[in-house]
Amino acid sequence: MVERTGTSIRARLRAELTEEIKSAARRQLAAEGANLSLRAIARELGMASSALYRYFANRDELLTALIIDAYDALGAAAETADARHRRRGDHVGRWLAVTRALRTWALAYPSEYALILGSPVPGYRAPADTTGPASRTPLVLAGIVADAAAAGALADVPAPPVPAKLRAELAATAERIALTLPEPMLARVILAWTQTYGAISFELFGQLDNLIDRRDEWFDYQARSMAALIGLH
Amino acid sequence: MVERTGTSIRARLRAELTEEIKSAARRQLAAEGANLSLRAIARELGMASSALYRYFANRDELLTALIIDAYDALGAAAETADARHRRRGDHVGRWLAVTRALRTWALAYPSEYALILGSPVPGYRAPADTTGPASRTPLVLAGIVADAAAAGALADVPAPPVPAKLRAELAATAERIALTLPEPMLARVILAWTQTYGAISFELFGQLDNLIDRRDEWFDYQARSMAALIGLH
DNA sequence: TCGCTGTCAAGAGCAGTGCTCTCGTTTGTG
DNA sequence: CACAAACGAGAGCACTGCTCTTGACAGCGA
Repeated sequence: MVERTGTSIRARLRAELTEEIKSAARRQLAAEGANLSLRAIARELGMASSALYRYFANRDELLTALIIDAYDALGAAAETADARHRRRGDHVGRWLAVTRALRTWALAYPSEYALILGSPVPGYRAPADTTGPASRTPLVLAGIVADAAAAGALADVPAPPVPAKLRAELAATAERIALTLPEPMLARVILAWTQTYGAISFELFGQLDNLIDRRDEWFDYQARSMAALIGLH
Repeated sequence: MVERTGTSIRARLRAELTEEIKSAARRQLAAEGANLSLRAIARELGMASSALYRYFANRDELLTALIIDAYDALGAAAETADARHRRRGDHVGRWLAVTRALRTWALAYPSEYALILGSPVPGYRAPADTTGPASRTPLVLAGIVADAAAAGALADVPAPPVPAKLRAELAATAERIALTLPEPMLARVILAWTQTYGAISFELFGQLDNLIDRRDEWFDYQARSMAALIGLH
């Protein structure tokens, strides 16, 4: 399926229709849940269901496209939230701004969040294309901590030791993504990102119902706790 | 649908067949993913698909039964892991034992874990019956911390302040479940449980692929970090 | 300008799904 | 023993993803 990106009329129409299909799919995803129906999408666009297969080989391929888009959107939300924060030395503020933006995005697009960070869609295996966009969000968080480390603005928080071999693995990962961050720091960032993900998922998937109503304050409390655990101040 | 639990032959056969249907459903869930097919279950049991509806009114009802069972199994795993730990005063050890047991259960029954703690199944709304079994697991964790607090074995860890109104809400929750734990402590337990959930989900849903291979050590590091954050020592 | 080629939408059709209704049969009980 | 409740099987409806075939159209070289 070699896609000639010529500016021919045909290519442009094709790109536009592809985009329309995806947005119809997103709409249906939000309305009906994760098992989207190709026939319903086709119906909404006023075309035959078989015509859809000219644009996406099967349902999985459509899902993959949506997943990649969602990862990119989430990553973009994180990046702009960080970039918009003026006082670059206020690392806690940046951490709060980014994690809040992640939560806001998730609450605005719950079905797409569930698509990328919920349980895998039945019978669907994620292709390798998704690993790139997926790392965008944690990279923003790691970047904030790297900035703080470079500025010598990380408090010395006591933490459990990181086993040597795990440490080596983390070092290799840091090098692979060109991140200058001591391994114990990287470990804490991943841990904090894991907690943030858990907090958003808990809220989104209803685990907080009948437990905590003041969601905004609760999220902020957690984000501040994680910032403190990392050593931001 | 009043269920007379008489010990008649019919009632016993009904209970047995109900159990067989559930275990067939579990098997299919593990093999095929979350969208289980009633017809396939019926085929496996050698009965007509319509006969299944004598036992479960619809697919959702079967799913609900599986979800309740899974919550109970996860809660039981947590409780036995805690009960088996001899040195009751070793609160860190108990915390580690319980969280490890949760992870082990999740790795052993990934599809059932996804059922209860992953993204909600499309078009399925959780009935109220699930809230009881769902709270079993976090209650075990809270119990450990309550024991530590009662024994005066909680270190004074600096933590962000909990806003007054949120604090009141937490106090109400603690009272409702008859838990004697100061609100800041309860907040940290929920936060740690959230992190644990995130850690297990990350590993299970493939977010750790190409990032961390030494899964056991990584999980232990996180569990110890959360124990330290709570103040267990 | 003509004709060829690749692209496209549409329709029919296959195998599968959840679910309902009906029809005999079996079973427990008054 | 008789009757009502419970039960299994089958047909059928509306729906799904997906494939194959058919006919129409656009863009290009000769």
